[in-house]
Amino acid sequence: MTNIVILVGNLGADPELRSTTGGTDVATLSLGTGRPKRDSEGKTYKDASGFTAKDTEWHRIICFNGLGRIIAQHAVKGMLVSVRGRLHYTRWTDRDGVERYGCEVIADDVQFLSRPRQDNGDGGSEPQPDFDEDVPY
Amino acid sequence: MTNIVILVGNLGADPELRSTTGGTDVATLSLGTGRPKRDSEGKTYKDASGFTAKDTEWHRIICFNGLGRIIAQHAVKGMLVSVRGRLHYTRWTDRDGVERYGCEVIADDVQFLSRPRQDNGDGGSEPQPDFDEDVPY
Amino acid sequence: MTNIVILVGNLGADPELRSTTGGTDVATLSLGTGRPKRDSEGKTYKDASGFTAKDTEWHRIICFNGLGRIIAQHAVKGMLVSVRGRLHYTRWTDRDGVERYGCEVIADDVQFLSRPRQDNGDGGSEPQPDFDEDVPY
Amino acid sequence: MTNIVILVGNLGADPELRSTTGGTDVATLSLGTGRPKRDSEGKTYKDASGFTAKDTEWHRIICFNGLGRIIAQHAVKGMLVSVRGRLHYTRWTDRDGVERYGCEVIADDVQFLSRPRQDNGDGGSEPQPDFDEDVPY
DNA sequence: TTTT
DNA sequence: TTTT
Repeated sequence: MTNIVILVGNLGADPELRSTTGGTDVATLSLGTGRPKRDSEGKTYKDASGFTAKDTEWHRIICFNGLGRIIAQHAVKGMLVSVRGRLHYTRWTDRDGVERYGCEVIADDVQFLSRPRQDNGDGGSEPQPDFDEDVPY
Repeated sequence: MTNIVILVGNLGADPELRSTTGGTDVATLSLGTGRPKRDSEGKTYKDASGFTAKDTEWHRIICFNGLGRIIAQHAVKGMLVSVRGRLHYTRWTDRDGVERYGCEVIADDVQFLSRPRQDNGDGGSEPQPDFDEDVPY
Repeated sequence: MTNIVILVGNLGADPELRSTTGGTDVATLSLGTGRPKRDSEGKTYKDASGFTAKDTEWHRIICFNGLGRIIAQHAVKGMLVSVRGRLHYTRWTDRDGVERYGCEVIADDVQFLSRPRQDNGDGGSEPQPDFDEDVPY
Repeated sequence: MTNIVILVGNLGADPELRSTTGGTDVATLSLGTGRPKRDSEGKTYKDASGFTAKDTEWHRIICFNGLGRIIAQHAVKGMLVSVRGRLHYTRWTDRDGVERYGCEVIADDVQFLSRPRQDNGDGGSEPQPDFDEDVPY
């Protein structure tokens, strides 16, 4: 049955790549989607830095296998990405014996909508035609 | 930024309606979306009752105000419904002082795709043109 | 870039299956999605038969290869189905030399949300566990 | 019934704003969504300018009333935007008496994912906190 | 917890 | 052209 999530937002951190004991590669992304905050009259307003105040939801995105490896290789903190996936709920017992519940988006498709943020000094405003060389989607 | 969830599935229970201290009506739905289970070769298989074995995700759907009241009035356990909404994460401290996290879908639109299941003895195969009388969508 | 269509509706006709000259199987579906009509005050109203009056959009859905063959085999007029796909525009010259434009949804996923309507006399209210035998999704 | 389109892409032109005879403001957008072209082996490849070759679908997006006015005021050619809407089909007779069919996406929500492209000489890499001043979503 |  |  239909279980579809579509998100567009910025990565809050670089991806994390790990392998399961079964040898499956898994990349995890933290993706923030912002919505303007509204006052009691329903109006948006600015925060102290002059930008529209936002409520940001931080989503945990899971990318398996080939998709996970590509994401781990190309995605960086700050990038704008879009994700299509499905909701999945997890349950485990933490080290204190407390039952915990989690929620994640298992990605079926990830698209890069921006270059990586420029933290280095190279300027980097020229086209970079090699960027998506290995990205098969 | 884009944060869209689209679900189609069956309600696992009747809706629950409550009001916040601020007077907002809130209906909660439990909606199950099934996916065929697959064996190690990627094939689907049947369970003991002869139906395709499924992994079901159970989603918590929150409906505010007018939408919540309509849902509370018309939705019943077993119904097939579709939901469009957005992901929202919650955090609270439980009675043992343990920090807890939750995930819910805040509904913007809910559509009924089936009649309620017939638990009474009335047969009920005739058209029921009054059903959506109060449903404004 | 993101190009996603999600539809839930009833089939207006049985599927049509054809093969391209290149040997690709292609099934075409006609899927109707209804929206309540509204009067000048924004209210829904009933048609003569007592049901809420609706504006129906009829979508042309294209299913290739394995998906197309499954659809052609199992889908029937009247079924409730959900479709995930993408928008694709076509252009051709008709027999009068007039340039024509078309729009279709290329399906990536189709799910059956109902049994076929019972046109035969068998009643058919028993579970039919064999139905999705060959349906790999 | 569910009829949802989600698009992320770049505007191929500035928006066009008109008013209907009934006084409704209507903005029209042309939005392109690219998909990598693939060769007969399913591989992506580069075009002459060094970028991945793409098949672009050009969508006609219709924005009514307040949304239309905001779009007309803020959207510009080249911008990256995301759109949520629904599919709508039109039919009319052209000046040669030929029956014509059209397809458009009626927008319910439009989000700007980039600044306008810098065609002027102002540099413009500083944050522009006033940009979304009047944008109510 | 639902449904087929 | 479907369905409720």
